[in-house]
Amino acid sequence: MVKDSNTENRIVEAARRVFLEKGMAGARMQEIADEAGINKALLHYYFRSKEKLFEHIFQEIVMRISSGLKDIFVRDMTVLERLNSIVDVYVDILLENRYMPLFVLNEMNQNPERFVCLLQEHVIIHMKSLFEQIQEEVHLGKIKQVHPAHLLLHVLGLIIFPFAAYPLITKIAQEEFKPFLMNFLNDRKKTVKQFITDALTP
Amino acid sequence: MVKDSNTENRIVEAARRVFLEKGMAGARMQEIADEAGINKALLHYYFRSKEKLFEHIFQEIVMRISSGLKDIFVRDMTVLERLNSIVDVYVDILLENRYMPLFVLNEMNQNPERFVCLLQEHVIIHMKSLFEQIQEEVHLGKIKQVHPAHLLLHVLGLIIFPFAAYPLITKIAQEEFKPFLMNFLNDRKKTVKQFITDALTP
DNA sequence: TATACATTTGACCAAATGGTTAAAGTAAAT
DNA sequence: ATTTACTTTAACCATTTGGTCAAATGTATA
Repeated sequence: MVKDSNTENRIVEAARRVFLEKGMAGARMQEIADEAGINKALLHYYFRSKEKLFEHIFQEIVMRISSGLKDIFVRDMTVLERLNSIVDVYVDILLENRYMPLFVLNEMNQNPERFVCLLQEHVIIHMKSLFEQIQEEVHLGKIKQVHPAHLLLHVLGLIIFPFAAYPLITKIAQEEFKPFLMNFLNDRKKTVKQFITDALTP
Repeated sequence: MVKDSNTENRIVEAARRVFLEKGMAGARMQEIADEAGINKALLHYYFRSKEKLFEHIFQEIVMRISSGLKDIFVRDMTVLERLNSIVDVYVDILLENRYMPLFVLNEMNQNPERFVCLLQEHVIIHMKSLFEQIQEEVHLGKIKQVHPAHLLLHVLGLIIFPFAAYPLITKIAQEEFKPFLMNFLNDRKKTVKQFITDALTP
C-alpha cells in the first residue's frame, strides 16, 4: 500500500497559503514549492499545472463557504434569526481565514462563471426561498420594507468588508486603540447582528 | 512650445483601464501599450518602469477617493447627515469606477503603508473628529449606542461591498431580475441611507 | 537650412516563470 | 534478487515579461 503521501498535504497547505495571500496572478510555483519544502518538478508531478493546483485550492475554499450555509437554510427560522446565523457562521469562518474574502472577490472578478457554477448547487438554489421569506415578512409587517437583494448585500457587506480591509484597519488604528484590536473582528458578530436587528425591526 | 503630449494621456487612460481590471500583478505592459495604441518602448519613455506607472495611477485613484471627503468633514452636520453624505458621494464615485474597490483593497493588502501614507493627510486626520462626534451623539442619545470604528466599517461595507461583488451579482441575477439590474447599484444610495438611519435612530 | 531637441520605433536582452524530461531513489510484490 | 510502481531530483526548455538602445522621425528655432 502506498503511503497516502504526506507530501501532497504539504503541497496543498503551501499552495493555500500562497494563493490566498498573493492571488492566482501573483503566486509563484517556486514559492509554493519552497514553502512545501520540495522541488518545483514535484509540484507538477502531483498537480499537472498551476491552473490545476489553483482549481483545487479554489474548490476547497468555495466548499468551506457554502457548507456553512446548509443547515441555516434548511432549519426553520425567522428572517432575522437566519441573517443572524449567517453572521455568526461567516465571521467565524473569516476569523480563521483572513485572506479568503479578497481572494474570493478577485477570482470572482477574473472568472465569474467558474465561481457561480460552484456556488450553484449549495447556495444559489436556497436564495430564492430566502428572498420569498423576506418578502413575506415584509408583507406581514414583521420587518421593515426592504428589497431582498439589497438586504442580502447589506448583510454580506457588513460581514465581509472589514476582513477585506483588515490590513488598513491595523495600519490606521491609533495607538490607544491597538490593544482593543485583537477582539475587534470577533466583536463584529455582536455589533453587526445588533445593527441589522435595529435596522429591520419596525 | 512642446505640445502637452496627448500620448501621455492615452497612456494614462490605458494604464488606468488595465491596472484597475487586472491589478498590478495581472497587468502586462504590452497590453497597456496596445490599449494606448503605441509601442512598448514608448511606455518606458514616459514612465520609466511598471512600478512608476502603477504608482501614478494609484495616486490618482487615492486622490479621487479622498477629495470627495473634504467638504463632508468640513461642513457642519449631524452624524447621520455626514454618513448619508458619504454614501451619496462614494456610490457616485464607484458607479463610474466599478473596478476601484477591488483594486484598492488589493493594493491595500499588498502594500498597506503606501496606501495609508497617501490617505493620511486628506482622510485619516478627519477621522478622529468624526469618531468624537459619534461618541458625543451616542452620549446625548441622538443615535443608538455603537462603537465609532464599527459604525464606520458598517457604512463602508454597505457602500463598497456590492461594487466589489458586482460580477457575482450579474451572474447570479435571475432572469426576471435582469431588467432591474442597471439601476440596482444606483438604488444603493437610497437603500443604504435608509438602512443606516433605521439602525441608528433610537 | 542647419541645429538642437523631443518623440517614436523595431530589434534586442536578461531575468523570471511555468513546464518537461530523463535518470535515480525507494519500497513493496514476485 | 528482480521486477514493478511510485516518488524525488537536477538540469533543461520555451515563453513571457519588464526593460534597454541606437537609430529614425518629426518639429521648432537660431
